[in-house]
Amino acid sequence: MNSLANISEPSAPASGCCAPDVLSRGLFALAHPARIEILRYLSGVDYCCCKDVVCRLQLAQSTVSQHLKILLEAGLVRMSPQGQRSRYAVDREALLALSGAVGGLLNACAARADENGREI
Amino acid sequence: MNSLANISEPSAPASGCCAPDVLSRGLFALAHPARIEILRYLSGVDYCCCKDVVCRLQLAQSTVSQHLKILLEAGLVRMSPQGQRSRYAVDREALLALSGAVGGLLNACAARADENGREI
DNA sequence: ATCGTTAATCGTCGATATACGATGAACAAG
DNA sequence: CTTGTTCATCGTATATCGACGATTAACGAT
Repeated sequence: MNSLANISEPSAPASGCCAPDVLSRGLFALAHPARIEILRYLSGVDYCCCKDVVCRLQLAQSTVSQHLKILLEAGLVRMSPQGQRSRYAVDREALLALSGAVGGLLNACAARADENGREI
Repeated sequence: MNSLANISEPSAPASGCCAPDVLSRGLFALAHPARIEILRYLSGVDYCCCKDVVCRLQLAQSTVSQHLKILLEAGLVRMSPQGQRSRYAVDREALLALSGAVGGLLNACAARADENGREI
């Protein structure tokens, strides 16, 4: 279906590691309490600036900026400079896409595909 | 609903970091291509031993054992010693629970809760 | 008892994550 | 122009991850 549907390559687990695909990237971005909290906060407002998040979480501004960058690079959050501030907002479509991809993967694994070859 | 439904604490972002809750742990376990591959493989068989996974992925036995341990500690996989082997199998209920938790979180964030206070 | 297989663990090493303070750039306001 | 605010980035320190080889334990088979 979409690009998020069939990830995590079937072969090519080369030397060091497997390729960090889009799904893994999204999951990694989600796999930190602070970033989950940021996402939940962002989802409750139309947009906000970095400072708002800093006031919300008890983290240094640079740390929050880093977390926002990770969410940004994972495509879960959008940003547009707004004067000296930055407008951060969740990308609701991306969240839905990730939700679908993760749900598809987990439900397929839980549903016991008849043989392993089944792509989700 | 279940214990996985409402995680990621609303407050208490203490000093160093936020508490690594169950959801974050599950997401982290999922956020690696090799572990995704292991999950998908496990889901296609009733059970298997570590060696089977080693043959499937191109990773050292110790590395696979580590990944299995992470999946185990995240509760996504079950294990029971079977002679000199180990029977590994996906915990399909846990996968469904995690799927529900992640889906709930992401869909709630995508759906724009009226105010931030809304728990998913 | 010995050997081979399997798997868990230990120790190590490089890469990365996560946190922070400090710095610098961009901009608004005076 | 100067000042204050906001934010991204840099540099750094610490912790953890992810990979591996080596070792050890448990077990089956001979």
